[in-house]
Amino acid sequence: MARLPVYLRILGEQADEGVDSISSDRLAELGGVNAAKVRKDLSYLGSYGTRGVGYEVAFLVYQIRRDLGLTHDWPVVIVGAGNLGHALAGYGGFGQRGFPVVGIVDVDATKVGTVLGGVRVRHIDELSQIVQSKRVNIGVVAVPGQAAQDAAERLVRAGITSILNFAPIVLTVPRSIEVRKVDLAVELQILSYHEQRRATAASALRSVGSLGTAASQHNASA
Amino acid sequence: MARLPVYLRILGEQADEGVDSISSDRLAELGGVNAAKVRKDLSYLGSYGTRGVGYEVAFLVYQIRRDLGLTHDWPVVIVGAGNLGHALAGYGGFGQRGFPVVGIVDVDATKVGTVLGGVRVRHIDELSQIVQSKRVNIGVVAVPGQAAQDAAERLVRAGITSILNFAPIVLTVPRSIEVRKVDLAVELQILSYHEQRRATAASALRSVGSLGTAASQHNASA
DNA sequence: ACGGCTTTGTGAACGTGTGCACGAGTGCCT
DNA sequence: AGGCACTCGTGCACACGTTCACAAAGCCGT
Repeated sequence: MARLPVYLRILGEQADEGVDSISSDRLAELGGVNAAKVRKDLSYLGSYGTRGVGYEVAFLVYQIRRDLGLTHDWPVVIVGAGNLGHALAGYGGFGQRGFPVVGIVDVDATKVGTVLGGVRVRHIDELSQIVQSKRVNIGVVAVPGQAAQDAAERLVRAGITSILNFAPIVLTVPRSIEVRKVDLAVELQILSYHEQRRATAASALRSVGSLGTAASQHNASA
Repeated sequence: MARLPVYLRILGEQADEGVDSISSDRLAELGGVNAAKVRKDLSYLGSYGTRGVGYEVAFLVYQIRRDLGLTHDWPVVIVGAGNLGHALAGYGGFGQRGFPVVGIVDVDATKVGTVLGGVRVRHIDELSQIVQSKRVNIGVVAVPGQAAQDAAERLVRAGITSILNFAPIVLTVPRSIEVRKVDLAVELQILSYHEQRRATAASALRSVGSLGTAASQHNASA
């Protein structure tokens, strides 16, 4: 499930605060979801909570990390050293959370050699070699839309099996490759849609002399 | 629906290539979805396709843009001039797609005054003034998790009604505020989960001497 | 003008995920 | 030891989104 990472983060925070037992109710509150959903999600991974008490935080963290495959680091390689690749490499959060950036490549020869976030940019022709030698399974596509399909194919040929795609196109890859897409423009346009609706709803209500709105918090992952 | 922005992008590309009529089948293929879904989505906005022919690209673009509220620009303000804020401001895609960055603020006085993507960083205390004078509705939270809730509250007090949140926490805001969350760590952990499953499935199959996998392409948004 | 081909629009079946409600198990207090 | 308060695990009903399948509708050639 896509909610496990959220639980994991919350549990980590709770552990840092010295909490060693937590109820599904509390976890649901912190995660902004339903308590029953939390219990169902956790029971899915053959979970062990204690009735009348709750879940032992440390144990649950261990279980979720194991299920998510976070017991060891997953090195990632970034294709594209432009604005986005630059930011991703500089953003330390990747390494901290178990996804060290072990390589950055770009087609542009003038970018090769520069150092981003402690990693030297190399030419895209060296991609296979990096992937093989560092045993990388996850690739990040951080290039413009036109170049994204090519980047993805190179990643696949190099032996990558999972791709995180920031380019605003649907990648065509073998079915065995897992792809996740993050499209900032889409997110903004969805917000725009709600603003638009808000505006028209307001003008409609104005004519009746009433007011009021309601909305709930959504996640990207669509 | 969250798929309209995807259709819009595809239609734009098709228009650039001189295509002026498109079928739901073709649109579905390009968008990586089911044809019936496309038709239902489009019919939802009181659409006008022509049976036996398809949809007129230009007209459809206009309709979707109108429905998404993209007939005019939506200025955005970014809170946080760190790595992420830096990248977002420098990433020209925002402005190109109708979301010009009209302000960047940060708590750190040493960052104030630097220029990112043509916009000068100002102090967070000036947030309200920026939002009011530039009539901004959309705010982007690009600060670390600990500072995110405060940033969101400042945005709300300043008069923002939609928030794009990059911090890995669930923001607590009034129900009338629309929030969308983009969490890179979550995306990577989901990929890790699939890699993990792939690894265990492979070792399980190895003992039977068989092989084979299958997976489909998912979006973030979730 | 008519029939065949194409493609839309949509009713109906299906599947998945959500949320409620309650039984079952656990700890604590008397 | 027994009862009580609490919380997990889960069966069930429901709602939503997806997909199929088909009738209605338009174009084109004859």
